[in-house]
Amino acid sequence: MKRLTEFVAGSRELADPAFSQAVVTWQKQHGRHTLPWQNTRDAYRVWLSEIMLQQTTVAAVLSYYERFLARFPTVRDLAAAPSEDVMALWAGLGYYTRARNLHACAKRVVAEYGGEFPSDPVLLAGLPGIGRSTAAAIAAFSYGTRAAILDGNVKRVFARVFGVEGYPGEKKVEDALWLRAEALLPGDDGIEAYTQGLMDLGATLCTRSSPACERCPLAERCIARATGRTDELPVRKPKKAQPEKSAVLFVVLDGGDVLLEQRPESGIWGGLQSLPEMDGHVALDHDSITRSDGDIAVAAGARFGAVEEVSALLPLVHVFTHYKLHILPYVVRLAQRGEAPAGHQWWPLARIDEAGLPSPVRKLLASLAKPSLF
DNA sequence: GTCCGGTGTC
DNA sequence: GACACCGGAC
Repeated sequence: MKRLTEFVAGSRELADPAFSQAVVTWQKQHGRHTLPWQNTRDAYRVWLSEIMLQQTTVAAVLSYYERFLARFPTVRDLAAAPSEDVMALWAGLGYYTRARNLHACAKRVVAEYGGEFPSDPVLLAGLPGIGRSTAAAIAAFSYGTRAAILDGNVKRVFARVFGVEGYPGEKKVEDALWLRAEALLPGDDGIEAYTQGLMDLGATLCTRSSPACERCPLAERCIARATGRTDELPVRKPKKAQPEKSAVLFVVLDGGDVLLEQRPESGIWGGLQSLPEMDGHVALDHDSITRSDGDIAVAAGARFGAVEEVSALLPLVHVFTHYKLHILPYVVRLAQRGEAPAGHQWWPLARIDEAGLPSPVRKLLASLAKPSLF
């Protein structure tokens, strides 16, 4: 179990009563007050909304929330429901682990807490689907518990106002943000308006792009605003260089036919046909392949018949979401075709559109029709 | 197309 | 600490 100090710690140097006061005052005047899960202290409703609002916008949640509540008015109703019903009602919201955790959580609240959500954020955070931030939000809205939230919106507000450098996904940066979140909590009063105010600021004014600083109650104390860096804070996730891989592909030709190979069901281009590869592996480390060894290509081509001529084509690059693939194509013209190896078949070039090929392979074969390019 | 995100898991 | 989850914002 997490230690209590983790939730109530903070730092005197970071304390600033005027901060929470500004947020609370703004929330009462300009914040959101009429969302369906507001104006209630029913922890079940608060919890349901907070889980739905993880990774999901208010607009998307509204109709789902109403339907859930209509079908499952209390946590006992939800706990007693078949999981298929819960999943069916969640369908379309995404992140289906949330739905499974939601159901499991409802069952535990009934079994372990008599159907009443605990008011202690530490206990709440021990329930499935409820982390530190969500626990604090539920406790604050349902029970007025003085606890700090730190979701993506709040991270953005803090990073900008206080000029917090570094990517918030990094542990030391996140720890620093939690320290501020704890230190900036209001005193004994106003935790609900303060918590809601931080959420509202992040969602409506302090947006990722084009923040409405002119309407922000924190503008005069905002470091990002003062230094013109709202578009640089919070620091974006560093994107790691995408790996580069290579594949030697053979365009094995016999008259008007090309040899195709069925790819495995899983992995890239799963279930499609493609061109035969060297070693039967696409995606070798880019550095491990050079184009210098046409001999290998000749030898590899011999797998398919009597080789008449081998020529290298210009390499092409295909970009996937997670890596860059350099395709090194060789044309292998056969004097006489051998028996097609298992998983291979000869295909008339004239009907190549019907073969079900990945687009870079399709382009490669199409380019053969324009020899002027080579 | 790219970026983003609470929690759970590895 | 890295990643998966999945849909929305841009």
